[in-house]
Amino acid sequence: MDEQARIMQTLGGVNLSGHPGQGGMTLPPPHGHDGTDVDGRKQDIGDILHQIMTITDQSLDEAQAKKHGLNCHRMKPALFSVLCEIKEKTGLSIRGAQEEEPPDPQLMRLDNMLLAEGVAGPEKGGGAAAAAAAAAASGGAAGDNSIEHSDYRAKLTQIRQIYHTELEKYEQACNEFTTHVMNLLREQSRTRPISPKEIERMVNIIHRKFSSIQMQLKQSTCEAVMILRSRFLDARRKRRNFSKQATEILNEYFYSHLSNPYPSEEAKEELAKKCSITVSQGVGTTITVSQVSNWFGNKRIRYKKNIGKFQEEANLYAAKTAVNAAHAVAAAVQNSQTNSPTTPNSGFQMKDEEFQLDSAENKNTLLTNMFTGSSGSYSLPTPNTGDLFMSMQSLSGDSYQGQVGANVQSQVDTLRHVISQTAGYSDGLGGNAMYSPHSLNANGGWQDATTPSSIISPTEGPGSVHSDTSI
DNA sequence: GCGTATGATTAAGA
DNA sequence: TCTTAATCATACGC
Repeated sequence: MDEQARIMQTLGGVNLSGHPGQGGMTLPPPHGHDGTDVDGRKQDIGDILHQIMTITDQSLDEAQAKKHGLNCHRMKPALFSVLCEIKEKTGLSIRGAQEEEPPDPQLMRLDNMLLAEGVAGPEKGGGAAAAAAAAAASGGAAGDNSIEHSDYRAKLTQIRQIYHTELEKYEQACNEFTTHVMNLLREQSRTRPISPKEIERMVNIIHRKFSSIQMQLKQSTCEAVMILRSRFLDARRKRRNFSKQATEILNEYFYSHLSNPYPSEEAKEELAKKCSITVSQGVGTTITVSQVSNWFGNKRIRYKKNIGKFQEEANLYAAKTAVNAAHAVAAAVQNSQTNSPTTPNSGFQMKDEEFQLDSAENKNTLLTNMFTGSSGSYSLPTPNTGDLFMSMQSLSGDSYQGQVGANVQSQVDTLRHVISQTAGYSDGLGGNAMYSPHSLNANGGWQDATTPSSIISPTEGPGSVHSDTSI
């Protein structure tokens, strides 16, 4: 019972006489000078305090009964007044310690970040905005990769949901606990002086405790978002090779538009679409316009840097384009003949077998022969010959305006004539270009490489992409 | 493991 | 805003 003794001592130092106008003190003034009354009252107060101090040792029912008894005790108002006075004294120090704290900068940072990431704040568009921001921050290439974006958004939504669920739980628990404490304090205020300010102060303390728990939640959420974001960015940065078909499509376009390998926006879109159709780079991955742009950017610079290295490739694709074109022309001619049985054969007839080249070497040889004339009997049946010729010219590095060029050109003219007699020809991506044979100029720039053309040949069907020019 | 190929990123410039 | 040139980082083939 040391505590009780201490309180008794404290009470002994308090002016128990009091004044009716101050603190509601109702204790009557002491009588006489012998202090007998005072001692008696002190004894009463001692009893009350003893009961209060032992109240927790009782059972609930006993305590309840004792509490009722205390409330009805004749000395209770006096004790209440004394406690008020003590409170008045100690309250100052509490008030001094209870200064308004500035907002925690770390908490503010966490809040701002959660808001920026779309975890906190309004749900609509938050995740998408964050995903877009993340994409923009890491360059444009993956900016339109909707699949990865949706994946990112889905995971962000998941984090958001968990965060809000936990937040609600915390808030609920906080409110419940606050209500409980407030009720307790109100109840206690019947026996001891508790001002509304003190209740408010206690509520603030509870809220602070809970907000520190909330901060941990916010911190964990931020960490989760950071991990997700880094994974998302890493995944986008992770390089995956395009499929063979996609590379072929891009190469075909590049080498058939060597005079101006700057596909227009529409052409890029078409190429992206075509590549995506034929490409399966893992589950649901497609080639985007940005990737097409990257590819052409890389290709141009690497081609320019080392033309010699790309010569074989150029030959390959040139031959391939020639073969494709030949197929198309043959088909067109056949079609023309079928449609007009009376039309005489224009002297341009070839069998498919002639173009059944089974290896790159054969194609290469064929192409070389086409330009050197060593094969002799080979006609050049391609509407794309201009670019092919240009590519050979640029690849060889020599001025190529001699007999070979003339031969080829005359063959091209003949071919154009044939084609013009038939239905409009288009092979889609394989350029059907009549062009001026330009390529890299002395400065290393692409001659005639004007603003990327967006001309769509009128002869091109919906499946075709783009052509530098048209026949 | 190493060299090369290749898609992506970045800074500078027009 | 697009391109170039340089560079990074990873895939791929040997």
